Amino acid sequence: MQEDDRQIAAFFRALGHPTRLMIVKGLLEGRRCVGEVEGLLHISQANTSQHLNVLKANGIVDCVREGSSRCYFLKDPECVQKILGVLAQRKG
Amino acid sequence: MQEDDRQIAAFFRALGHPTRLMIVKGLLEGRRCVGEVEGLLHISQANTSQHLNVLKANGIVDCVREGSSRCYFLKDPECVQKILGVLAQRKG
DNA sequence: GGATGATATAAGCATATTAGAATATTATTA
DNA sequence: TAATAATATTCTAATATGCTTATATCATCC
Repeated sequence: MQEDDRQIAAFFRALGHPTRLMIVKGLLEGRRCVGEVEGLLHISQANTSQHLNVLKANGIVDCVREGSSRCYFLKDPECVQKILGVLAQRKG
Repeated sequence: MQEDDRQIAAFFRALGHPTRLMIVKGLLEGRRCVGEVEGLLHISQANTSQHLNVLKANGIVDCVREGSSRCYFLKDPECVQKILGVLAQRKG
C-alpha cells in the first residue's frame, strides 16, 4: 500500500462526514472564519473547531490569522470543485 | 442538509478506508469475484465480504452471480476514474 | 440428497469518531 | 494590564468501525 493511497483514503475519510462536507462546500464560496462556519451550519463552536481541525490535518484546508479570528480556506478549491462536479452527475 | 449531500458524504466515507480504496482501484481494472479480491489484498474472506458490502451499500459497486461465485464491479467506473485522476494531481 | 466450494452473516471485542461541556489560549481593546 | 472576543483543547460518554472467529447460506457436482 502506497503512502499516496493512504493520503487519498484520508482525504475521502475527511470528507466523509456530512458536517465536514458542508463546511467544504461553504468554503468553495470563499474563506470563512470559525464563527461564520459555526453560524452557517448551526453547530457548536467546539464542534466547528474540531471538524475544521480534521480537515486541516488531512490537508484539505488551511488557515490564516486575521485579527482576532482565523480564516479557513480550501488548499485546492479546484480539486474539490472538480470532484464534487463529477459526483453531482454520477448515476445512482 | 440535502439528501444528495448525505449520499455524497456516504460515498466519501465508503472510500475513506485504505482497504476499500484498494478494492475499488482493483475493480477499475475489471470485475473481480470475492476470492480474487481476497487474494489480491491478503485479507480474510469475511473481511473482504464486509468491505465489499459497505461499498455496495453505498452504491459504489454492485455484483452479479457467476456460477458459485459472485462478481463485483464498479457501478460507475468513469466517475471513480475521474475522481482519482483529479486527486492524483492535487497539490499536497 | 450429501459433500464441497464460494460467499455472507452474526457475535464479540478493541479501537476510533463524534459531540457536548468545561476550560485554556491568543489577540484586541479599553 | 484587565476585560473581552475568538478560537482551540481537553475530558467524557455515546456511538460507530474494523477485524476475528464461528457459523450459515447458496450453488454445483457427484
